[in-house]
Amino acid sequence: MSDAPRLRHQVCFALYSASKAATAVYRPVLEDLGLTYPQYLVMLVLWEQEPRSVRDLGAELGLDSGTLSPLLKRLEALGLVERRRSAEDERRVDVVLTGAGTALSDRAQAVPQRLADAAGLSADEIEQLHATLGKLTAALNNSL
Amino acid sequence: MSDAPRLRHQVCFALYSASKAATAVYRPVLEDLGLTYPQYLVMLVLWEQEPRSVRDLGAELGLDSGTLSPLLKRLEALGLVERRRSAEDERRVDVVLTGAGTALSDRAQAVPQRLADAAGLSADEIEQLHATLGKLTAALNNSL
DNA sequence: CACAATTCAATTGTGCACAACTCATCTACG
DNA sequence: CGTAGATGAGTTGTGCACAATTGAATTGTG
Repeated sequence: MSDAPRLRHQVCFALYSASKAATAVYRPVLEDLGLTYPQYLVMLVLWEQEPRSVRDLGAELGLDSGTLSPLLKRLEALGLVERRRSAEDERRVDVVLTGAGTALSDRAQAVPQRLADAAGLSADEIEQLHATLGKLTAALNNSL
Repeated sequence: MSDAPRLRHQVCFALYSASKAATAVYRPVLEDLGLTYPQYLVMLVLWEQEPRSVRDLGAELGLDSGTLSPLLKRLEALGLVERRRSAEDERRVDVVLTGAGTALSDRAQAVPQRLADAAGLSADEIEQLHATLGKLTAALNNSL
């Protein structure tokens, strides 16, 4: 008779716990900016390049319109972004930063360092972890 | 002038993506059992030892009663667990497995292997990842 | 050109996740 | 003993996350 799988031996649970712990550390840091973690991710993408369609944002972040539509509506209510129908393809909605949205980038500069401080891993470990997670995510997504 | 942090360089985003990818692989596998991933985690804990109070389950999984109460209600509706007020401390609710809940363990045996197949990492990489995630989670939770 | 198939965003419904709160029970201290 | 503080579970409200569906716009094909 085989034993039931043990929770503490499961890498997936370690992944789930680590991800929750990370967003828990982000929470108070991002609260200063008035953002949640997924909202911060969307802003990161827009700070890199805008405008971006809802579809582009979804492809970048792995989120669908069911998640992004209400999230973007909240960012718009915060005055950080605007949404407008694309001229050349009326199916698309382009998301652009407002002045306040662009300006928020400055105050967000310190966020990654705050997280790095809390992580307690060496640069080597971080790099190794990043690489392994990348391989893992690719393999998992590939198996669907 | 410094650049905005890049999404693809952030370990936290890699963590977030990997965790979502893992639950996405779990989803169809667990659907055969009629469970979601968090429900599966609760069942794993109960298969190890029961009864467990709501508080114990929360401590084990890092979840609070706001998450567990409705989740346990759904497991009860599925006929997998029962909840009863503890005799020695009437504040507590003990969660116990039903016959069906215990029996489900057999059908769940294959789940971890299904995930391991999809992960595409060597045993060494898995072990390394598990260790690093453990360190990371501890450090993150410690910083709160 | 016509129209079938596809694409895109939004909506609906379900289920986590967590903060803030309520209420009952228990513990400890004066 | 009696009550102040604590603990445990549940509820409410907000915000993801995703499946399934809708409806509008575009593309591909005959």
